[in-house]
Amino acid sequence: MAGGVAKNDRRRLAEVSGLASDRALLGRASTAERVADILRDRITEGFFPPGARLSEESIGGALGVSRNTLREAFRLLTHERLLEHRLNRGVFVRVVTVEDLDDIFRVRMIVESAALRGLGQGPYAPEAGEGIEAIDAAVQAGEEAAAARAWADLSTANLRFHQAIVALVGSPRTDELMRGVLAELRLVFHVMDDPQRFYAPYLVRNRQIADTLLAGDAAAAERLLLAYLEDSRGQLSGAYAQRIKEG
Amino acid sequence: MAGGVAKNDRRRLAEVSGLASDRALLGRASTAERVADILRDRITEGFFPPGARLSEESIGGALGVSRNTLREAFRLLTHERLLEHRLNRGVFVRVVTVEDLDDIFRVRMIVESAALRGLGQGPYAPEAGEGIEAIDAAVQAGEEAAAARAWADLSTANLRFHQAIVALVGSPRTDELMRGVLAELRLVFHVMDDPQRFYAPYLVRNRQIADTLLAGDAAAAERLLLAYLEDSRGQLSGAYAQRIKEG
DNA sequence: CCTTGTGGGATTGTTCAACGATCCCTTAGC
DNA sequence: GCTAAGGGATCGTTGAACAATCCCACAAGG
Repeated sequence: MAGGVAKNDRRRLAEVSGLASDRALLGRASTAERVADILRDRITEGFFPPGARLSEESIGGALGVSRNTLREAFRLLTHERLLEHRLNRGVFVRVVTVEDLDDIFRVRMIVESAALRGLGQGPYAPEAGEGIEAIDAAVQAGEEAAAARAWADLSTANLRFHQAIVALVGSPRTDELMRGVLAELRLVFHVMDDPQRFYAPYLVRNRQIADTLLAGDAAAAERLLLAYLEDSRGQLSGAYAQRIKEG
Repeated sequence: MAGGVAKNDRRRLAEVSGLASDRALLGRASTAERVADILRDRITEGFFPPGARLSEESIGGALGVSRNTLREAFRLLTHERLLEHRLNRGVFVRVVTVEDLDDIFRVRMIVESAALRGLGQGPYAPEAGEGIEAIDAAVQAGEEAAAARAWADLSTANLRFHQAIVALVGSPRTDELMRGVLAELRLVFHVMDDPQRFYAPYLVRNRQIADTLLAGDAAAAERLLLAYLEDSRGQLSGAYAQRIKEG
């Protein structure tokens, strides 16, 4: 940091540099949270599959943290619905039920359609052009990933597309709700054999929605999105129910 | 338990007896959760006002639980947004900002209007008549509380009214979202001098909305509700901002 | 064969004491 | 008046300990 600058100048400097995103890596340094970050990554990438039991002793030993600290991390992830805590039995990677899956889509329909309707748009909402730009960028990233057959990138691009839609609302609580719901959805995909299959057909529909938004017809985009979600829910729910029944 | 009944019979017996609600009192007995229940009551009743610091040592000593257990309870309440955790500084009863208040109403508008629009109604949704009946009952309870000048009852009746509206969706996640948001709203009222003032004028509008629903015109009810929320937001937000500025 | 007890072994639930790390406030210095 | 160093309080994390609970296997009884 520069030596003799005044307080206000220094603060402005930090803002301009766009370091706000990096602060998360510094200030938020609690060990339990860092452990939770690690475990969250492992879960969402499928290393710990749904239903797997996370033993306090083995995980704690492997990560070199005490049981108390590990339990705090478990508690964090339990509240994110990624882990499930059964009393006196330990924590398990959550197994999403078919009812949960339906509920997830119900929430998505409510939130995403509200976002396109521009309901309750708040002061944090991005400029209209800026927000739609982010949506378009997510679609484009998906198209590039599909062309390169980078399926993992395609799935993250798809999630980002829907997150960008919700971001139109400019509501921290809504953003967090959506983040949690999409994280749950990842658990579902880890149970399926062939997750990519579910993303690819919807890429063209993402494009259509983004173009409709760019054209300024939000009402039409909302209708397309709701149809999209209903189709997606039906297909995913059916396949998931069958997959659950099998094993 | 009965001696020689077969497994299936016993299960049916338990279901019929309606003991499912009591199980919560038995199974969910973790010390941390019980501590959290106690603290949650104290916070929502205003014993711990917003901004108050909850020392690990003093609270833990008073309740006779160890610091580790207490910290788990703190984390539970932090996730409910009732407490705020600042690293190395302890936990504080959350002070809702004016921006938070606006965001809370933004979420409410999205969720409550979606509920009346019947969007994404799921399998847990109550029968149409049953759900509206609960809404009507909440309004009625509010009217009786107002007549008896039981202001505390009036406020809970009002919250129950909105919760009943959201319950129309039949979505566990949406219900939980609403519960959290309304709990946050309670924190706001504890900062105000005269909370009742904000509920009373809206009682007649609750009645109007319930009657419109009973008449079967959900679209009109949605418009009324959105206007209600917008008015409520404006009034509450203004008064709260001033109250915060004062002290 | 099915159900009902009864152990043992493993894991979690909870508490405690201790030490290092961090923050806030005060004091000293320029 | 502002910056820098020090002290005290509190939090963060650990390791160990013991009780409570669950799971599994095995034996006893109908």
